[in-house]
Amino acid sequence: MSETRAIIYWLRRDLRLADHPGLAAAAASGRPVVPVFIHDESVAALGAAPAFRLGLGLERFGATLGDMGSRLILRRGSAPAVLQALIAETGAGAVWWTREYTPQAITRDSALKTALQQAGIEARSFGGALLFEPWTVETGAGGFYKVYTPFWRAVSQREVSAPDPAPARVRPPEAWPGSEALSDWGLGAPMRRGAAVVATHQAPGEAAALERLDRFIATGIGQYDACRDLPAGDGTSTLSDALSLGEIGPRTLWHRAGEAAHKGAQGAETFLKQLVWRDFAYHLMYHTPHLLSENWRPGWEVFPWATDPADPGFVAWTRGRTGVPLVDAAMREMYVTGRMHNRARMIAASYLTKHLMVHWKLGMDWFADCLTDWDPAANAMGWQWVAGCGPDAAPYFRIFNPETQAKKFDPKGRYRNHWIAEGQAEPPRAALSYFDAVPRSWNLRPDASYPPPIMALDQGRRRALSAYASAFSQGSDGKLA
DNA sequence: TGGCGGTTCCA
DNA sequence: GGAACCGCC
Repeated sequence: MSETRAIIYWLRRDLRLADHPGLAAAAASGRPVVPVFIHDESVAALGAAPAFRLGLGLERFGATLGDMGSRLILRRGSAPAVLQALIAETGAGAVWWTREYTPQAITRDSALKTALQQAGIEARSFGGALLFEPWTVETGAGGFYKVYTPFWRAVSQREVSAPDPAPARVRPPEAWPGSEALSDWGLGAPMRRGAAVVATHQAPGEAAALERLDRFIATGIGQYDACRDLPAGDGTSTLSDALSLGEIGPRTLWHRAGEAAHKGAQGAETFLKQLVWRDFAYHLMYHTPHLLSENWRPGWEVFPWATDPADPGFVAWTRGRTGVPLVDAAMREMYVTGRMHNRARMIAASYLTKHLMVHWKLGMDWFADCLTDWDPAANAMGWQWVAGCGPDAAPYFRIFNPETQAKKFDPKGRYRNHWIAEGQAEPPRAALSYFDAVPRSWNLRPDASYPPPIMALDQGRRRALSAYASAFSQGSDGKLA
């Protein structure tokens, strides 16, 4: 006798219908499906911007499910307790979900799987969040990759199964269990001032993400090589926030970019490499979870990072008042829009960890609070890469000079002028919006004068280099894994 | 997915 | 005098 009891489909960071193997399987089973999102500890730990963005995503995805006769049930609590209660209320016989790969999620989900199975409930997890499961990519010696280029070579020729189409129907249960109201969760309340800007810059939801992808494939990807490094332009896909919530799946991007590459689109290969960087970050996090919280390379404990959040350099950096225009523009863009251009991220991160010698974890935590596309694996990898203590890291002496970078990538100052009001007779609206978004306690005014550099660039560079030299003078040079 | 200061070599 | 290149940080 085949199973007919309902499936509880636990949604986490996979708020989409298409390219969603677990949901496709649940829909295809013909069994009733109870989609649920749980406001658990992991949601409570989100920073302001990602929480705000999650709220928008949940609203959209709930509406999408509603349009097809289903629902998104919202519950607050620890996942095992919530799921247990839902099983009791609905008589469901299964809990299915898409795998996540943070160490906390793996611990939580494997314990849950055991508990459910002991209770006679089917527990099933699916792929779909990544192109390649982390345990399926191995070096010739049977280890995991620590350098990107070999990782790329190992996976770039692989077959990636075609994305599942969106299910036409997800069978509802006979009776719906109760749901909490999204508005009661208060997601995004701290983003109230910047919120309107974020919402207008980036429409949430799967349909909007697919539209952005269509536009990017049609007109953007051909220019990607030439334009992706210009922070003032729109040369990037702007899909990172959707990707971080799973509003769009990586296989969809892989196949669409692959088709574009096949048609000879310049830049498609570069875009695919960027997409695979995301998988590489998850690969590293899976195999070495300390990537998230500690210097990935041993020996870096001795490096004299500043670790006090009250450090004046760190405070100036967070407030976009370092006196380095490209860095400040980047920090302000992020504070107002929840987004920061990729090249600007590298420059801002390099400036913080090298010129200001502030610990990458402080910078990463600030990003975690400010970025709507927040992704722990990608950010930990990126910050450690910039700081020099990460896998495949830039050698310690690779220090971005914000002025040189500005000459190369913002030659006319468009990006800097777009975000920095001080000193402009008629500042653009975006630059002014920063002063509406920041807390009053920061005491910033657009008509104040722009600050002089808090640290001379050549002095900061030399200080960082000599700190590295003395920290690693004993032979443990921090460059070896 | 660097920057810097040096040298060479040509205008 | 400056682009191009190189070795080192």
